[in-house]
This record gives sequence, C-alpha cells and structure tokens, in this order.
Amino acid sequence: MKTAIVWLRRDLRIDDNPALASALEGFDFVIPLYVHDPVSTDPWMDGSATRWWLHHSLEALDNSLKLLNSGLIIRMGDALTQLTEVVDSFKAEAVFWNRLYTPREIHRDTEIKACLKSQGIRVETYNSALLKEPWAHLKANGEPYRVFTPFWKAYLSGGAWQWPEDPPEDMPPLPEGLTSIPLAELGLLPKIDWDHGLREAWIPGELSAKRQLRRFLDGPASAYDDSRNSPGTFGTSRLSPHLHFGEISPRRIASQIQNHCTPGNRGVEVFMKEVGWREFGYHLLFHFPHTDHCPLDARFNAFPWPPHDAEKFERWTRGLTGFPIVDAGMRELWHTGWMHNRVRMIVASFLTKNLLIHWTRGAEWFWDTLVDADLASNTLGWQWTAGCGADASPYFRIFNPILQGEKFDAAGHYIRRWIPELIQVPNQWIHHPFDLPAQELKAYGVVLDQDYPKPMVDLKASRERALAAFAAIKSVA
DNA sequence: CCTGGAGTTGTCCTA
DNA sequence: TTAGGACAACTCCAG
Repeated sequence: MKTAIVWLRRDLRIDDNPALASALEGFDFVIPLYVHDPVSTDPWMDGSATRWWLHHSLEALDNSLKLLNSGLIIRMGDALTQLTEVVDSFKAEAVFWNRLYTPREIHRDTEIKACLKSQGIRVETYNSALLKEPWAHLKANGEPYRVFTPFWKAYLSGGAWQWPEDPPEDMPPLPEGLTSIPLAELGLLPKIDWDHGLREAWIPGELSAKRQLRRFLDGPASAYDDSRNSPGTFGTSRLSPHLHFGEISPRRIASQIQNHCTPGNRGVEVFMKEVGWREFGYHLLFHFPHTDHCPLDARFNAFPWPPHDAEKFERWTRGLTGFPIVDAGMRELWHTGWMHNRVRMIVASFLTKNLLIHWTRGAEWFWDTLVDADLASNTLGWQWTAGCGADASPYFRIFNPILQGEKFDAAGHYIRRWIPELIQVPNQWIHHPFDLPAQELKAYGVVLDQDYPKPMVDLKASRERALAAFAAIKSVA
C-alpha cells in the first residue's frame, strides 16, 4: 500500500492543484497536510487579519476534502519535524507540494526537500501560484526585468502558461489511525471580538473565490478600466485575499477569461494586467530578495527620513488625519481587512510623502491588517509609492488627497460609508470640510476637532518638504 | 555597442 | 473653464 503526503501551504484549494493531482496518481492513501508553525523568526510572520482568513480558509478546505471522503490533517510545529513525523508514522513514500517564493520560504523548503530526499523519500514540487515561474521569464540578456510594461508584453507574447487542471472528483482515503489536531487549537482567531467587520465583508474559501470571479467577470469586469478607480463602487474583483491563499489560481482566472469574455475587451485586459502586476511582484521579490526591507533603488539608502514620529503614525493608522479620503481608506482597512487599490496609493503617498514616514512602517501596518497581505505585492506597492522601487512613482508625483477624492469619489459615497460623521456635508466640501467656515460646517453636524479632526498637515508645505527631501538624494550615485 | 523610445495610477501653473 | 507644459534626468529595454 502506497502513501503520499500533500503538504498544503498557500494553495488552499482542490482545483488546479498540481501537487494534489500528482498524489492522486498511483497512491492508495493520500494525506492532505497543513503544518502551522506558531513560533517563527520571520519578521513577516502572519498578521492578525491573515490569521483570521487562514482559519476560515483551512476550514473551507477541510469541508471540500470531506466531501471527497478525505479531510485536512492539521499539525502544529516546525514543518520538517512534523512532515518527518507523519512520513515515519504512515510509511509515506512521497511528499508533494506547490512552491512558495518568499526568500525565507525558499530557504526553508530547499532544506526540507534535501532532508526528506536524503531519507529516501520522493519529493516533487510544482508551480501553482503563478502563471510562470519567476526564473523562467527573463530579458533576452538573461537578466530580470525592472520595468513592468516590457515585462508584461513579453509575458503575453512569450510561451503560453500551463492550462488549469480540473479538480478531482474523488480522493483516496486517509490512512487508519491518522488524526488531526482541531483547527481551533491553532489559535488563529482573535481572542477579543474585533473581527465582525471581516465576517461581514468576506467569505474565505475556494467556493467563494470561484463565485466571486464569476460575479466579477459577468459584471464589473468589462468596465474595469474605469470602475477600478472608484472606491465608492464595487468595481474591482476583490479576489486578492483568495489569490494570496491560493483559493483560486491565476491560471484559472486566465482560463475563465478566455472562456467567458469577449476577446480584446478593454476592461478585461486591464484586469488581466493587474494579475500581471502580481506576477511582476513575485518576479521582483525573487530576483531582488532584499527588497522586502531595503529599497530596490540604492540611492534611497541616503533618503533623509526624519526620526520616526509615533504620534503622527498612529493618527494615520487610526484614520484620524483630517483628510477624508485618507481616513476613509484607513478605516476601511481596519474594519474589513482590505482597502481599495486607488485608496492604497493615496494613503501610502500621504504617509511617505506628506508625513515623511518611512515606507516600511506603512508596509508593516498593511501586513498586520490586510487579509490579502502578500510579501511580493505589498513590497512592490510600497516601494513604488515611496519612489524607490521598480517603475517607481516619479518623485514629483505626490497625491493630493483632496483632488484625488474629488476625482475618484465625486459623489462622496466612499467617504460617507466610512466616515459617518461627515454624512451631511455636501459633495462640494466632503473632501475638504476644513475649508468651510465653522458655522456653516456646524450646520452639517460637524465641529472640527470634536466630531472630526482638523487636517494634521498643511498639504502645500508638506509637499514641498518632500520634494526637498527627494532633491537631497537626486544626484547621489 | 549604440540608439531611440518609453516609463501604472499627478499636480500645479499659465495662458 | 480648460488644455498644455513643466517638473529631471535616468534607466530600462528592444532592435
């Protein structure tokens, strides 16, 4: 009797899962195993919102597997120790997994693979998270890309990626005597009840991911080139957390687009390009593994960041900056574990440029609060905004939160949803209530610094301060 | 090696 | 009111 282990990590699905598919060929028993390592030295250890999602995603995966007469086996501890324990106890001959790409995970998995192989275990790893492997798509001269447009152009015109595999219709049984620790014992759910906003906003799991993709492709996708910019509407796919946890594969997204969308549809093309940005993020993190904490552009090592101002930082995190579009975004993040992409750029620009707070602080806050926190995408986004990354935002591109609000949330829907204290302020003033005379503002139910904070910085002065800081590193080689 | 075109997402000022 | 140019030059990339 032959037994295989499928070590599941961020591929929490049965659809298009090559490691699972391999285990289903020629094994009498298959053990779907998840190992939770609560003691980790990784500075990017799972954040609170990530842990919440993970709990529910594991639960959903267990349910899917149970429908196939299998189930998810959960263990806690060091991955190699746990894998070895299960291999030995159940005489497993093979271990399969899908690859991860963060520097620390690559290091860990390489060691585990070598160790298992030295014990005579067959180990096979697969690509399930990306359309193409980060090392498989390079410039003609063999070097990695640093600019998105040529990266994506070549991605689309180069060799095709693999087509997704359909999910299995049944599974081999679990071996006798194999037990899982209860999911609740992982302690992933918050001890205090702060997660009601997450529960309202999301249904983690593979089924939900598929449903969400269909809903998006049947609806907003065809207008995505415009609708993606309106945080007050549901114009985006909201697939990021599902993608992060591997509840849906980018290959499945690409194939659904091919099967259900009109070729050449502008909105769908722009959406696919966003999937491309995710690939680009992994490409960059793989080839420049230091960039999760160091600027890709080395000139920025000399950037004159002022000493950290904890009080200002806290106002930003709590959505009390006094700029409605910034505060709405930060509150959306805190409440739902997610923020609209347009608003992510606005709040990030505000933190790094208007407040001159180091981009890594922002990245860390996002890491702890986002349900889609992803090292590759988070790093790319923050470095881009700060101006030190790939295809970086030019130094002079400093978002004006008032203008951004007026441009992308003209009707004030987004502001009113997240800042109810401004609900009566007319559209004309809702993005800058502080410009109304106090008496008039009071008629709309707002007294500044009582109901809603005064703006914490002067936009013009802080903009100039940022430009001066950029000028300081401009000519440094 | 050289060349030329291009580079996610802006803002401000001026005419 | 609106449209166009300035904001800097540099690096990236393909041919």
